Amino acid sequence: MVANALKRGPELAAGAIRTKRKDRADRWPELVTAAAELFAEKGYEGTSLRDIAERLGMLKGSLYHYINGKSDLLVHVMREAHARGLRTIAAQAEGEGRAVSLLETMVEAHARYVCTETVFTAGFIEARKHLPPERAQEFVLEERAYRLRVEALVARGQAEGDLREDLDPKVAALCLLGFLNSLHNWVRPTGVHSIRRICDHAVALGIGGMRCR
Amino acid sequence: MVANALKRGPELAAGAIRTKRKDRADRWPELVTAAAELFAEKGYEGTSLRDIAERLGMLKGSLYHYINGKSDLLVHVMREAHARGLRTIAAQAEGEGRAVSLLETMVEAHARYVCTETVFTAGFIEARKHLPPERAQEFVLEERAYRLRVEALVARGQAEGDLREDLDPKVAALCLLGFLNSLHNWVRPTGVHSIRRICDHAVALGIGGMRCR
DNA sequence: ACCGTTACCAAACGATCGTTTGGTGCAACC
DNA sequence: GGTTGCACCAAACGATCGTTTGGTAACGGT
Repeated sequence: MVANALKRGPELAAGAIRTKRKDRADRWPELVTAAAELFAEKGYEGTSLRDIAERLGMLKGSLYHYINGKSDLLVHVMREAHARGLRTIAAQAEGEGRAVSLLETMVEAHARYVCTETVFTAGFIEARKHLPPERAQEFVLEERAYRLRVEALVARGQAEGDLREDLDPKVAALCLLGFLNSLHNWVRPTGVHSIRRICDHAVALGIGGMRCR
Repeated sequence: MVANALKRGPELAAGAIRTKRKDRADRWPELVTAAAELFAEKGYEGTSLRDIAERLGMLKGSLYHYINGKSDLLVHVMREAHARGLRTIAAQAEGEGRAVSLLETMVEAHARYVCTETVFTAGFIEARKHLPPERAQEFVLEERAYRLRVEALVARGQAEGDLREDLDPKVAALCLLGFLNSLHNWVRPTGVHSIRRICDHAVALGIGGMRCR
């Protein structure tokens, strides 16, 4: 390749305020966030590396300084989502007390996360859908553990006499989690309904139907 | 459109080893179905016209005999989904009786449709997401009307003393519909849980939480 | 038996995709 | 103050995208 060495235009944008050069520690979260936002907005395949790079003020080729390929972004969006959401929510399920009240705490935490971080949640769900099965292995255990925990709480709630015995804990858990993860589709953090009130509804509607009458 | 009044060729069924050349009336539903399936499977942007054509046994360029562009498929998947699902479900909300029992009938019908036609539902939701706003106009009225109908049923259920008064009908309706439309993510028509039982859960969980205690 | 239409093929178009390569300026360090 | 490494640019790569064009074989109506 011919060296285009000396021909650089001396243009640096006149009185530009010179900010410090960003290093990896600054750029990396920006990269993952931009990817999550764009995946949420336009879908994974609908988002080009040029889109992502543009949002960061660089060229698409430069992204390869941080990643090995586009699908790396899927993995890292998933990891960030797990770190931010799933683990902190699951932690709420620790503690003592009746299963149904633990379940309430958990549902409230889950709903709050989904409603406040709608774009990241949407980005996560989009990433989940396009993640090749081999690269999903690192997440399936954790996600299944979370689902099984909800299932177990439902079953314990039934044993403790708080929840209807005629429901299948597994089906109920799938319904509940599917419901919670659907909130991001219409909830807007700046919308007319307060997050607080929406979460109250989520708890009431998500768990109320399981209660004994 | 021209009336295809006096119909069919004289020799339809004779032996028929030789399959007749497919005409527009045969091909068109195949096209829309193939598009819906592939959109459900790989997403809109992840599906190429070559994918769709291949499933029909033709070349991608040939699709332009039926459509003017890729986005036409979004519209027609939506139309078919509305025709199959939304309208027949909404019809269940007619009739008399207490609001809550109408609501039950409606939820059951909605759940049943989503659970039996999972791929078409997924294709519809994918299409909905990528439909440009101008082309969505033809659907927004109908969809809003459906949502408002649910909302009104909830409000009437409250007035009739069957449903909790402390719930916002609008938020409750959005939660309920979001929940129902999320079922396709995990329900498999051939799965271990019968559709019948899943729909029972959907009704119990979807409406039970709204009931007065 | 002809004729026009229909359903599709075959081949190309420019645009854009993800990815690779080699080079460049800035900043920290000895 | 020269060296080294890092963050990023600039340009190209082949592949594939949606779309257009011109042609053709099979069919239905007369």
